[in-house]
Amino acid sequence: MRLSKLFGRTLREVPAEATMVSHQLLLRAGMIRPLAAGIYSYLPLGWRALKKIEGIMRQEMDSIGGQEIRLPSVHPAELWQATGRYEEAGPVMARFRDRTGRELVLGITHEEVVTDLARREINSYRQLPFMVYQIQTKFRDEPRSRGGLIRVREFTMKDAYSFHANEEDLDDYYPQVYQAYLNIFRRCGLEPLVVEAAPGLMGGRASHEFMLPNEAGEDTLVLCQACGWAANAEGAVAMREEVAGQKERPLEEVATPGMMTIQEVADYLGVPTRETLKAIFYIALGQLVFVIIRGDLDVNEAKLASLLQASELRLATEEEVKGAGIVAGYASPLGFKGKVKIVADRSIREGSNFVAGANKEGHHLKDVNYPSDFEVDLLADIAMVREGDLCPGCRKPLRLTRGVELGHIFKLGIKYSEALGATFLDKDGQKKPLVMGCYGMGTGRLLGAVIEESHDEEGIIWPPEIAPYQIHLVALDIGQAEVSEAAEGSYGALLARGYEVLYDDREESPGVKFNDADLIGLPLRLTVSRRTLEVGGVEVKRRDEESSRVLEFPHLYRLLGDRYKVQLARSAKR
RNA sequence: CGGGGUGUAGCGCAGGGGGUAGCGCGCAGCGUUUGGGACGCUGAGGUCGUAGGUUCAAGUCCUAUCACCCCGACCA
Repeated sequence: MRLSKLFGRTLREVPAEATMVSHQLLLRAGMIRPLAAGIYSYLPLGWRALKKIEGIMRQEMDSIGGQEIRLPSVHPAELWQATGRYEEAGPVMARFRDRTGRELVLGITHEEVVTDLARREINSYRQLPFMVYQIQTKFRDEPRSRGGLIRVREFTMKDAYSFHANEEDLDDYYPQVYQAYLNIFRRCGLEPLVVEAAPGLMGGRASHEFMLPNEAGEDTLVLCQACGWAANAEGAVAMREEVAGQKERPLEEVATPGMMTIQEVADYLGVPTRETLKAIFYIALGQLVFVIIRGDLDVNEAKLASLLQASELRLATEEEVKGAGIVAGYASPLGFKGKVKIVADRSIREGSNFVAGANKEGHHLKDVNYPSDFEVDLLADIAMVREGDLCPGCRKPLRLTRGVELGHIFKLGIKYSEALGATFLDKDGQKKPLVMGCYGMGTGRLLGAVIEESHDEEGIIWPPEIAPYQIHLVALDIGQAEVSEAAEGSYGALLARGYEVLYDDREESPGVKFNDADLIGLPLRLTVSRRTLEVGGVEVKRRDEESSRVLEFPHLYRLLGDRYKVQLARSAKR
C-alpha cells in the first residue's frame, strides 16, 4: 500500500477528547475515528489490525473444534422474554418495533438466539458435543463509554457457545477453551491474569475472566502474590486479621450529640472504627433492606445484590428510611427483627463490644454484641475487599490492582436450554436439557489493550502477528531519479516476494516520514535513500529496537525470510 | 443516574470589561529544501454547538437545550 494513497491521515497533535494512551495513538496513527460516544469507524490501518486479531481468534477457535457461524443482530423480543432477560437487561438493550408493530431488540449477546437454533437442530446425544462461534457486531447502550476502544457501545465480539450432553462433558471441554483463550492473547503479545469471577446476569455455576492488569482498566482485581490466587473484587471473598475475643459487656447507652458518621462517632468515643457497626439502607426488589457491617468496612453492592437475588439495588432515600421508623444517623439493629429485612456482613462476628446506633436522636449504644443483643435475617460476606486483607488460600496479604477484562468464559449449565426448551434424547432414552458453556472476547477492546501495553513515546509498537502491515518502506530523497527508482523497485520486489508492505512514497521531509513510521509502528522499517544507495543497499530497523544497519538487497531478502510475509501465507503453514 | 469539565477553521488553542474573530499546525498554488515533524511568498477555510431572550449592537450577558470528555454508580 502506498502511503500517498492511504485513506486516513496521521495527526500531529493529540485530540483533546483522548486521555488514554491507546485511544490517543489509535486516533493519531489514523486507525479509528469517532462517530458518536462509544461508536467508532475503523480506517484501513485499524481495520487490518482488527482483521488480523479476528484471524487469530478463528484459528484458535477452529483448533478446538469450533465452527464459525453468523447469528442475526436483530432479535424478536419474545425470545428474550422467554428467558426473562428482556426485563433484566434494562435500558442497555436497544429496543424498537418493525412496521407491523412487532417488538425487536438489538442483541447484546446471543445465548437466546443460539439456544433457539440448537433446539431446532439438536435432538440426539449423538450430535453432541459441539461448539459454534461468531465474530459479530453488538450494541450495548452502556450508561458510560470511555477510553477509546476499551469500552464502547458498538463493538465486535467473538462469542462462542458449546453444547454438551452433561456437566462432566462441559467440564472436560471448558479447559480447552481456556487454553485457546490464552493462546489468542499470547499471540497478540498479552499475558492476562485469569481470575475467578461472578457470573452476574449471564448466570451459570462458574466463570473465569481474562484480565490484563492495567491502570486503564475498569475492574478492580484482588491478587495474592504469595500463592497466585486472583479474583475480581466484585465477587471476591477475603479473610481479615483475627480480632482477639473479649468478654462481652452489658449494653450501655451514650450521648453522641450531632455525631452522624461512623468516623465522627468513633473519634468522639475514642474507639477505632473497626469497633463500631454501621448501618446502610438499600431498596432491593422494592423492599427496604437494613444492612449492617463493621464500621471500617464497606458494602460490596454486587455481593449484596447477588445474595438478595435482586437485579436492582439502590441506596434508600432518607424518607424511605424514616418511613420504616428508623432514626437516620443513629440506626440500630436492635429491635428491628421481623419489621425490616436485616442483612449483616459476617464481620459483625469479628470483634465484640461494638458501638452501634441507639435508634434515638443523638445517642449510640456501647458494647453491642451479636448474637446476644440482636438478630439478623441473613449473615453472609458482603464486604468489599481491602488492600492488605488476607488471601483465603494462604492467609498472606492481598494486593488490589486495576484490570481490563479481555475475555470472559462461563459454564452456563442449563439456564438457557431449560428456559427455551432446548432438549435432546440421551443414551438412556431420557429427554434432557442441553448443557451449555459460553465464551466471549471483544475484538476492538483487545486491539486497544494491545496498544495500551505495547507503545513508546513515539507511537505504537505492533506485535508482529497483528500489525496492519509488516514492513514500512520509507523512501527519502524521492526527488532524485536514482533514489525513487530504487525505492519503487524495492517496493515491487518486496510485494512480489509476498511481503506485506506499507510504502511511504510521499514527498515529505525525512522527519515527517520517520515520525509517521514510528507512530504507525509496523515491526520493520526499511529506508531507501541517497545515503543507503551509496553503500548499495537499504537501512533496516526494527520498531522495537534502537539500532539499525544497512544491508545490500540480496542480504536483505535472506534476513527477512518468511517472517514478514502476509499473514495468510503464514497461517496456512500452521 | 450523581459530581466535574469542554464546545470558536480539519487538529491544538486564544479572544471573554458587548462594537461583525485570531494564532500555531494542517490544507491549495509557486519556488527553495531533504536522515528525525524544513523555509519563503500567495491563498482557501468559521451561521463562535443549537434555540430563544436582553441590547442600537452578542463569540462575549441571561435562559433553555444538545453533544463530547473525565470521576463515580453500572458493566451480560
